[in-house]
Amino acid sequence: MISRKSHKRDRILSLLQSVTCHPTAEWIYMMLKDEIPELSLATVYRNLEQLTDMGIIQKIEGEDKTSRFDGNSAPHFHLGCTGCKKIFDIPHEFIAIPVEGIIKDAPFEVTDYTVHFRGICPDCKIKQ
Amino acid sequence: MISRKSHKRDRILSLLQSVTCHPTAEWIYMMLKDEIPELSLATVYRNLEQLTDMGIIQKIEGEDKTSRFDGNSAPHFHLGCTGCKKIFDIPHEFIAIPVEGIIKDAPFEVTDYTVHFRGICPDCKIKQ
DNA sequence: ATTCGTGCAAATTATTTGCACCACA
DNA sequence: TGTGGTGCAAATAATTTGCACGAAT
Repeated sequence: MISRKSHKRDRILSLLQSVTCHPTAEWIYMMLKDEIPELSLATVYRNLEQLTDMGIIQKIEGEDKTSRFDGNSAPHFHLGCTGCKKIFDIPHEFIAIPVEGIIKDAPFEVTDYTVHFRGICPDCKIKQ
Repeated sequence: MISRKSHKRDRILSLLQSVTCHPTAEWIYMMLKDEIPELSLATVYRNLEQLTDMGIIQKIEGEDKTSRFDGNSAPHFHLGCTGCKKIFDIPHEFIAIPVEGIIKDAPFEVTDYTVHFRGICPDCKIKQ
């Protein structure tokens, strides 16, 4: 249960934290395959799950059925582009209201939230 | 492309609209199997996809990897309970701010959004 | 020494699809 | 009559898991 140090897990995490996109397990596997030829896809999945459970990274649902991962574990907003299918972070300057204020006096307890917008990203907008 | 009348689709839709929970395709299939013995799971999937494309229902991602469907197509908030794993609608009276106002002056276009809170529902809160 | 981390391949599981046939417009 | 709608079974595809072994504490 308590995780030991593992070079592969470290590399998976640092790769994920160094990119601004929201990669799939497959993508991470491909990226690291070069540097770590013995790496297996199952290990990538196992480590991503572990890191998610530890709350260090975040698993997000995209436009298709493949899971994507986010190196930033703090709640923040995503834009899923229906054009290119990529997922983008929504920069703070476009957010007018803190989401914390959305729910008030509720009989349930909110521990976490995900706000997922769907739309067209700037690049795809230009192409149209 | 233009959909004909289909008794099965009608029943799937009306079942979905008559419940407050957010069923899986499998659940809908089981519920209707009695009334319509020749019904097949593939048909349920096909119709749910069609209804989603038509914007009549909504496909939502739950706590696990199975899709759930919502007879209410208007954007609204969900609470995924980490205790019982059910998904609840969040009633309007607990919502302080319209989400439309969250994003301002953005270079992207938002057509739709999903707000998914995670937490503990009233029932599970009592049991604790 | 133990228990975790890993590779590999096989297993799972939700969902999709090809095909033949039936039904609505 | 022509194009959806449907059942069935087989195909997909992402993810998980059993097993045996190497590695970290």
